[in-house]
Amino acid sequence: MSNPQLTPVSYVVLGMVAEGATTSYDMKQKASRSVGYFWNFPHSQLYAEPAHLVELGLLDEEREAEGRRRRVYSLTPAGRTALADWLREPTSEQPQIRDTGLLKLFFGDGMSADEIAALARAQEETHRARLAVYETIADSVTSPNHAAVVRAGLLHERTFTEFWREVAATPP
Amino acid sequence: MSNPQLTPVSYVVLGMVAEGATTSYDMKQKASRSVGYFWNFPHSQLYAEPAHLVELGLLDEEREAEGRRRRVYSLTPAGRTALADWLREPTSEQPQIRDTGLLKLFFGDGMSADEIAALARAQEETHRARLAVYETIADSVTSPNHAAVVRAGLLHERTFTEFWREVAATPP
DNA sequence: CCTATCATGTAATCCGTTACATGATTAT
DNA sequence: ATAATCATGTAACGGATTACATGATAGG
Repeated sequence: MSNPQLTPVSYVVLGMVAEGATTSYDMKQKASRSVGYFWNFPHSQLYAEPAHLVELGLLDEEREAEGRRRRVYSLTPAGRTALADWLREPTSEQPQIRDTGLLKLFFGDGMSADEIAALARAQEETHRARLAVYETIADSVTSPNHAAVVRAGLLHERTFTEFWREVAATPP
Repeated sequence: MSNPQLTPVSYVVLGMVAEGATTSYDMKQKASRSVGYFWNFPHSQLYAEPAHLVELGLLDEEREAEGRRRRVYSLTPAGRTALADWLREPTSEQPQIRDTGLLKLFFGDGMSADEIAALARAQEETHRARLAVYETIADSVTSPNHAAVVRAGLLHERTFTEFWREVAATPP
């Protein structure tokens, strides 16, 4: 039974806690080098969302007695079940690309060939940079599932680097 | 000079009006067969956002005297300028993939090989279906810019169809 | 003429972002 | 010691989604 109150970020939190993250800052660090590359969000959500999940009984919260008095989270049995159910349940939402560059190209009738080429070069550079990041982290990834997602990222960035290169070479 | 109050959807509206859409329903129809494939949003935004743009002086609104009394929108000079400025201004935001399937794969340590294969087959099917859509509309597209974006969509869907096919064949 | 669906919106809610704020730790 | 930055939040706002609602048009 999936809970309609849970958003993708809810499951990102549950997933990271399941992987061993215990504090919000911990999740922030972990996300910034992994899942954050393809599903980005501000760090404030990593403080707000665990509180929500505690309310729902999916996380336990303990407070450090000393020092920073951090909130330390752990999965409850219900939380573990919610994560497992979500993983197995078929996904209905269509994958979305949110790419401002593509949006500009789409509505670019008012641009000259030079301006389109400039846009394309900038986009190519963006994708090339991200590609380099993925190539760097590809080696340090241990989990096979994480590796598979990095591979998806590599393929994606290669596809779009090449796409924009072609657009830059021969503006539509 | 870019207006910080304008969101991507604002420019989608401005762009569609520039392309000749005049009413919210018109935009809805147009979007559902084009830009909506890679930047989706509910139709209610196509009723709310034009009102906002009228307030900002970027759209003109006229009301039909008869029948449905639809609101008919057109670009003001300021609106045309805002769109043109946005097109030329370099994009800063990183492109994002929002793909629940990838998220599940990423956190899929709790899944068996069979379950991962099932997820992969479902995702492959989703991408294959979308690929078929793009192949169908590729012919009917007239604008070269729209054609380029459809091509990006084709490349993207081919990449991910193949990716998930491999995952289904050999789960990580 | 009646019904189904098309077309056109409004309202409420909530998620996500932005901005702000401040206590703890580390470096110099 | 002091400054810098790391770490940990909170508050407010607004955009986006969901749900609701109802008037027009077309098909039978």
